[in-house]
Amino acid sequence: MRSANQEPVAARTNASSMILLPVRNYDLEATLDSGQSFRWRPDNGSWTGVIGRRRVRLTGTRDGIRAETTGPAADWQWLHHYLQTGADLDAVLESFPDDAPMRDAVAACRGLRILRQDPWECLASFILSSTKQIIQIRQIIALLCERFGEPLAGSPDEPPAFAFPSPEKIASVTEAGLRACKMGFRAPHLLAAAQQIAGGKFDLGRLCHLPLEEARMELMTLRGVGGKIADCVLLFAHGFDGAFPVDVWVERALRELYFPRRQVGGKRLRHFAATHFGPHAGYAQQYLFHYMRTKFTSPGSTPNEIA
DNA sequence: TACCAGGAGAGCG
DNA sequence: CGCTCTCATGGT
Repeated sequence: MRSANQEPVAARTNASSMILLPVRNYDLEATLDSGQSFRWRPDNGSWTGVIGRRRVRLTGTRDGIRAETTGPAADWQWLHHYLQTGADLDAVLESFPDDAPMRDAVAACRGLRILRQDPWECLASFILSSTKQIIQIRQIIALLCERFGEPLAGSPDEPPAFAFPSPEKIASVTEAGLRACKMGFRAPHLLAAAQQIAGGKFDLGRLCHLPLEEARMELMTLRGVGGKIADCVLLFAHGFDGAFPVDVWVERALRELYFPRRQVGGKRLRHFAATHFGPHAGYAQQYLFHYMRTKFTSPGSTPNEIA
């Protein structure tokens, strides 16, 4: 990826660092705004967000991605890792089943990627996602970070930014404090997960060394974590490309695109999802999700209106 | 006002 | 298994 003629060009001032990531076929908007991360917001043609303890601004350019971050950056491995710039997207797309629904979904958002997020932030975010719209999930997480996350350094003209609060921090907060972030009945779930992780009774880092099914069962022992949320965490944070989260959008996509006007049981649908999409099924899922969401979300429509 | 949101969990037949 | 209900909150 780093042949001599495309070595990234980095620059640095005392206030911030900048780099150009040479990557082809990377749709920044589709990737950052497709419901896998909830911390990015559009900003004058760029995207601003927080990765770990860094403020980050990303801009799509003709040759790749321009990235800026506050403070010095000795290396950018953390950013390559988060954005998965080294992933072979062509090989992933090649592995998809050659049928009309997948071709349409890929054509609708070519360049959509899957990020590699921090496991705790991802788990916490998806515990909070249950029966919420994406815009509301963003609001809850923003409140959570403002109240309990560490403030991040930045120049005075920038709006304040906060790190995602650690499990230890969340574990030290009361349920009422969490409910004040508008997360409702999800508060005790988040609190219990934070306490288990902070107390060393649940090891998130161990999951990536387990087979997919075992890691999934392990996650599902947490209260508030069912199959769908477990799959999201495994796919978006642990690198399990085979994890296939099925939510209302994807279930609708499967029914309408693959089984039009046919009654299909949930069991058969899950079996189909688990066998039809190949080794990178999780990517296929994200393409279907984004395809359905962009196709029917103009403006204000909801999935239940589509039928 | 009524209905629903990238669900999970529990109760029931 | 499949269905139904509840959970909390904000938006349409």
